[in-house]
Amino acid sequence: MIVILLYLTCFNFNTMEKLIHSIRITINDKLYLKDPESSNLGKRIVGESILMINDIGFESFTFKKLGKKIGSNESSIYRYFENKHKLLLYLASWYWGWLEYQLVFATNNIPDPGHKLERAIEIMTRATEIDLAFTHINEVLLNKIVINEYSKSYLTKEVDQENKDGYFVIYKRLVNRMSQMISEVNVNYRYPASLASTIIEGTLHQYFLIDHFASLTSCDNKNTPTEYFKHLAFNTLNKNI
Amino acid sequence: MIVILLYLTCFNFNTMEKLIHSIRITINDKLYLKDPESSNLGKRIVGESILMINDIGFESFTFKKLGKKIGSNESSIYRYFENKHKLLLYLASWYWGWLEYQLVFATNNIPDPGHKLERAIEIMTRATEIDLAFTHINEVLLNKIVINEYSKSYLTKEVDQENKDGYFVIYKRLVNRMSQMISEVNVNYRYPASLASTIIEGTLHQYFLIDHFASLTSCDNKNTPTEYFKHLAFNTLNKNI
DNA sequence: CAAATATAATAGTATTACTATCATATATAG
DNA sequence: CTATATATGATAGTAATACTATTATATTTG
Repeated sequence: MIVILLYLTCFNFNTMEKLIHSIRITINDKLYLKDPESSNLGKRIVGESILMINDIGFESFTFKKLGKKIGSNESSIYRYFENKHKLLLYLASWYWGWLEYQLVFATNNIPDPGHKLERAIEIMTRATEIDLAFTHINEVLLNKIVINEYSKSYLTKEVDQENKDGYFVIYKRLVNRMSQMISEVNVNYRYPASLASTIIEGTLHQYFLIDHFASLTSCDNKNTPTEYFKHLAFNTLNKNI
Repeated sequence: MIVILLYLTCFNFNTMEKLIHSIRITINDKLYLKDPESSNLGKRIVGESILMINDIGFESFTFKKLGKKIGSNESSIYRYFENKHKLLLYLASWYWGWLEYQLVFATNNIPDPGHKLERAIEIMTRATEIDLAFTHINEVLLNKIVINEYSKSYLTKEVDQENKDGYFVIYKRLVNRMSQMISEVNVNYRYPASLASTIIEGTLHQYFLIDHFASLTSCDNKNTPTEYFKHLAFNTLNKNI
């Protein structure tokens, strides 16, 4: 019995590992000049830029500083990314793609729309934890970057052109998935897309407020954004969980 | 009869004019070196910066360009504002102060908490219109700046220090007013501050989406953000309007 | 009219966000 | 095993930005 259990555990572990390591988040290839996943240097650029942007903020972050930190050269980094704006878009796309994967995985087999939406809100609003499947990326810090910097990636004069070029597809797909799930709970609700975008963007904002403007939020360790948004969504949709 | 009516109209117009022109939006004096309201040049700096930021975006906006536009000198603008970041904080404070004034004015004498909150949401979410009381400021364009640039004023590494220095007091007071009105409608609701910040920040976001990511919002000319947020708030609070 | 104050003009600095060129290291193909 | 392609590193250079400093000239005020 013990042997079988151990065997199964071992089997599950290995298959899970293989499955996990075969997952790749696909990002619009216009966002980079050379795929950073294709080399060690590329992975270090991505991995260390997350630490550095988190550390000094996107405004102070430069390719020169990053080069120094990873023992490489400014000019080498420019061979991967045109500029730091595109690197930010790349990081954000990765983050939203990673979240999307979790969303789809977690809600896939839930038949009841109410339960499905509940689970979806939990995934989208929970505190981020490290994912061992991606060793070069610190998801916790990446989440912080998205909270602190994501708006800057679309609050630009170039947003419409970049939107046309598909720089925000993953994010848009994610909001649309949420929107659909909302409609499945209440077909008559007139604002599914707005509620979806409010939850996703609002989650980032509430986490920011917890850290910097505690008086502007009712959320903290006890009252989580998850509870807030679940209450908000289901009361708005006139459905009890 | 006609004479009296005309007289009353005239009287009301004059008193209203006086009242209106005696209103000043008070802004933290650490945000400027010299009060821009105190001179013609100061007003031109504020007025034209609104047009210019709106036109080319905050990133491309510089004091040098502004100087050229208003026929003044870069160095003269630096005598009013330390840098463009503080100018943005000044403009944003002015905007939120202006909105706060309207909020207080419009909700002042409403005894019923439900009606009061409804009116408050209308004020906070409606499309901006020109206010003749402030000739040097284009409120419609300022609203657009707040939509497109406000996040950048607090998504910085200096936010905690600047918050301590009171750079965001007006905004915080506004959110707190909304929060209190929400609590008055339903004392048992556990997330009044979060709902208030969601409505105020969410309004900016929904207007941005209407302009740039129409598929991510359910709002447009017919379904207004006002209707969306009124529905959201009152259903969440389990009160019918 | 003198003195104070506001504004303008000019110059200068460190940093940023690149581009260009050339050198060297490493991988790969024949 | 070598030729060659490819990746990376080093260095230099440019225009623009975000200022600071100084001096000159208007304009206001006492």
